Amino acid sequence: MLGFAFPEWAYKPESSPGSRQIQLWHFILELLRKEEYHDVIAWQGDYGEFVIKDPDEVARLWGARKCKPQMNYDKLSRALRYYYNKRILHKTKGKRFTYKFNFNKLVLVNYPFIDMGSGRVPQSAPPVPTGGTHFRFPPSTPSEVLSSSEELRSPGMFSSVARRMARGSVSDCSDGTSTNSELEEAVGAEERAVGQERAFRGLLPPRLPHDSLFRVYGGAPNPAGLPRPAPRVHPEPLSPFPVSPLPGPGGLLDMKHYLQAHTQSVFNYHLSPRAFLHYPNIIIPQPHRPTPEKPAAHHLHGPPMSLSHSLSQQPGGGDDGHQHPSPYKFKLQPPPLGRKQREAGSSLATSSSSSSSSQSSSFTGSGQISSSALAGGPPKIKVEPISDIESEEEVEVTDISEEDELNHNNEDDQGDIFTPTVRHRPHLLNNHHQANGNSSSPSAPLPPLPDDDDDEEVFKTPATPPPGSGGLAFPLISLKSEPGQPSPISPGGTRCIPLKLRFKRRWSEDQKMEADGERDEAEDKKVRAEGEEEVEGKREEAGRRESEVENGGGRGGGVILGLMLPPPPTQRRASSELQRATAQLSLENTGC
DNA sequence: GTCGGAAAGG
DNA sequence: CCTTTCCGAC
Repeated sequence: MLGFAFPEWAYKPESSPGSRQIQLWHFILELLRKEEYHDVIAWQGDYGEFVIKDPDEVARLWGARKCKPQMNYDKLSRALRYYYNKRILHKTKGKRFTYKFNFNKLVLVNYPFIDMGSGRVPQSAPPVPTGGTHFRFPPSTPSEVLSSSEELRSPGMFSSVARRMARGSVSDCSDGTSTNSELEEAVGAEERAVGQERAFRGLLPPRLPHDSLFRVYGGAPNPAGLPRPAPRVHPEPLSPFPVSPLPGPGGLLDMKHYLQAHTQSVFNYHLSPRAFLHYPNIIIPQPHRPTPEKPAAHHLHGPPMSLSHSLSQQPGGGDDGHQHPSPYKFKLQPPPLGRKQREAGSSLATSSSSSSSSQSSSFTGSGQISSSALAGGPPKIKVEPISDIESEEEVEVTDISEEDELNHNNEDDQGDIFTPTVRHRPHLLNNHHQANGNSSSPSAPLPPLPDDDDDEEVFKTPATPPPGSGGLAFPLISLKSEPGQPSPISPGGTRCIPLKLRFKRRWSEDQKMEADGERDEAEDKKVRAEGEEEVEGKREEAGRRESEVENGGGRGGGVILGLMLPPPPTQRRASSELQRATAQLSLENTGC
């Protein structure tokens, strides 16, 4: 069972009998990926950020999908707000009807194939997961890898997801047999393209590589309105990636990336180390970098995974493999649980359960090792009084620590890494998470990082322009690099987090993960809700930060995100299509 | 508008 | 669990 899996909530629809309905975020994603609905909802702003242009319509569509005629934006938005805790979504403050997906966590990793942009991409398309290079794989052939580790076979996952997605398509209320979801079609196409190989193959498309991938992910937004450089369809050359995504070695790289991505994601998600176990081949990261220097330039590896295409369903397995929904599961983020009760005061710790420890050891071990190496250098640690909380942040970041690699893409990664620290700390000082003033960020506005997670900050306005250029999508990168300074420490003093520390923390984290997760959430809630105790408040915030970090931030997320494609131009006329689509929906919905 | 608690439904 | 519904507070 372990392996990685999506959070339960992520796949519930399929797996759980009870909840098989399409989830709202899936639905939103669907709408987002269709041009037809661009008038109603579209990517805009930062990566993963979208705006509901016509709340009533979106609500209507959703209601239709769920056969809830009484649905309205108020209700829908409530549902959306529930995602805040799950970190699936965040509100972009200051912007009406604007929310932002934390693709880092979810989508990318989990649903890489989602194409948000199927045809074109969304403006703020979700990031593609790039593989960070945090992890190294032994040289093996991809196939080997795959075979060797079952876990890898995530195809199942994907497929399932795909299925899910499909299901989610706008259609149906009726029996569930929806029919057509565009997604499915898309998927199918992709598959075909790839060949039938679904699984990894898909991932690493031998020949179609980037295209598909990219295509899938769609691009980045170019809010700026740049002409979209990238073509929606086959960007082949165009890949928006700054670096060429080509997979050199064929699948291998892709695989690598893929794995890496997952791995990272794991980290991000706080997955327990055990998850790593599943990837025997994986060696952990190279944290070796003693110095924090910036990474050499890596390119983003871009397209790492593309899980995009393929994954979808396997034809044969109708279920795609999915029958087993997932052998692997990682736990992404902890769901929010509500817990209000958690006392803040308590230390986080205590984790509720620390199950993973043992296995983690393996992981950890390596991690540590690496860490040591890393650490070797300069560890400057910032010590924070903090506690776990921050630590965790860092931890997550740590993953990323890999620094080197490329994370360029990832905003998160780097961003997270550094950012978090930097950013978050400040936050600690002052803000709370939601309060945010993002918009205003009075004091020091953070550079626009794209974070995924950062909730707050990110939210801020999307300052970041999209990489319209297609280059890096992530400004963060620049950030990172920019600083040039290897270790800019900054305010927090933590910019660079000592690797060691990070690892250490991570380790701890693993053990606590669960607890933490909950904690974070709880804290968050508390904070908000109760919010108020000073001490605790602090704590909570810290916790929150962690969370945030985790989310996106963690490098993982970033990594994952890595590339965004340039957004398509977007807006085109969609009206006709829209109408048509709507009509379809209606029809589909008719069932209700 | 947005937020989130609470209760209820599936 | 994931909303859906209702609703008071900001």
